[in-house]
Amino acid sequence: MKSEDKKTKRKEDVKKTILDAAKKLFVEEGYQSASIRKIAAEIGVSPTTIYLYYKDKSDIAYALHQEGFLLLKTLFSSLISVEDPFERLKAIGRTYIRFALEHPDFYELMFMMKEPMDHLDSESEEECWEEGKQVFEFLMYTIGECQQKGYFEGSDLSSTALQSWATVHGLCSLFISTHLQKVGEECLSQEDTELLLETAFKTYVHFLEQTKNNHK
Amino acid sequence: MKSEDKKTKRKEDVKKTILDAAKKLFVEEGYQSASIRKIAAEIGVSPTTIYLYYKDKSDIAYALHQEGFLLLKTLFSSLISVEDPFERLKAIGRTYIRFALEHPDFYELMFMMKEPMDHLDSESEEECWEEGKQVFEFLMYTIGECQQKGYFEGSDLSSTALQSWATVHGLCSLFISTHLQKVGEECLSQEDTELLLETAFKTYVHFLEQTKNNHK
DNA sequence: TCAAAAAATTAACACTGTTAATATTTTTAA
DNA sequence: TTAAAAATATTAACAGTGTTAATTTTTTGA
Repeated sequence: MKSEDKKTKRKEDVKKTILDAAKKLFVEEGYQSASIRKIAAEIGVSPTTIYLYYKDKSDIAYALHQEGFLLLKTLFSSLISVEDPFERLKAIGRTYIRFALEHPDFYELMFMMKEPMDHLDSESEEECWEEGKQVFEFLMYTIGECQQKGYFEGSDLSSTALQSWATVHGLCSLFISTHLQKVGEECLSQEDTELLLETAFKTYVHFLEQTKNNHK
Repeated sequence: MKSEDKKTKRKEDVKKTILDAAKKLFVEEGYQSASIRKIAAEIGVSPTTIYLYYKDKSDIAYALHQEGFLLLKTLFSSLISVEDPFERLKAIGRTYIRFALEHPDFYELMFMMKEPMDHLDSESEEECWEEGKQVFEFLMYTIGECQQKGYFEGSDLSSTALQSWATVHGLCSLFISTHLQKVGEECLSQEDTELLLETAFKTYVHFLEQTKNNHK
């Protein structure tokens, strides 16, 4: 019915309003500090109203997590045009790193925190991690094409994808958790942490290049 | 003076008692859940007493962080006997992974959380990250020896060390944040996450082997 | 023994997520 | 149009958090 649709639409609008307020506070002062009460105050409703639209705080965390993946997928979508698979793989890595550096809060929510993940488990109907799935499958597809060009010989697709994701994620998460800064200061006398990250990534790419079988 | 020593010794004893209680709760139910009040109740003192021995909760977090590094260093110390540097490098990786899987809470505190790191910054006299430094330098030393045997040619020491740390850390942190589980279920139809981690590590080692210049 | 110093406590502040009970507003049907 | 029903929002409260100021208890040294 028409009125039914209108109702659910309005409900969706309120959900969006709440999420926007949550996002604003989240980006400005981090997840922990974006409390239910602050979100409510931001849009001028009582704290309990939030619970009429979101099950709990981790539900909001998951919604933001999804927004983050939407953004990352947008960034990745322009890389489909890169024809050479190894060039595309490098571009995926660079884009991923740029995303982490420009949106550290989102990165934390998407790849470092347990909370939005817990929400997925508790969800009825086993709602799957569609967003993450798509991103990972794009990586796997690209690596598969690289293999056909002679890269990563003798290694299976999933391990290679997992391993390359882990490498770049490792660098990004060490950056965000400030561990990279500390190692830079204490061990490497290098304060420019972004450069450190960049260089380590290049070293990794160099290793990958050496896996190429040139007879193919 | 003797009485002075006794006094500071007793003070240290109480600090240790508090830390042990904190560690117990921390290992049993995680950092967030190990509240000041619970720690105090555990040893039968009032919550405010804790603040006479530790500046704040992040101070306790840092003390536990140090305990974790002590344990990791103990595990690493037995690897000095491994003569072949590449074998030693592999052993370091395996030991690191085993540590992460067996002590996920400590791993989180040591390598994933910002809180203990913040404490280092706020510390007067710029107390340096000695524990982490030692571990990283052991890695660098080993990689340096690998280079002399023809591995990692054309890559500088610090980038290679950083990159290999990031790879293994990436795998461990994705395991702990449950992201690896989700990718295993959704994309790879592989529920055995530890096996997934293991295999990805082996793939990485295989890549490293291919960097060897056999003419040396 | 008694004053000074040290150590521990109680009470309180300002928060947090979350729920039950209540009130208000909107929608539906007579 | 108006009364009942449904949806929506609110207040009050619970049980917890880290942390500090003021106060009391205990220990120490002369």
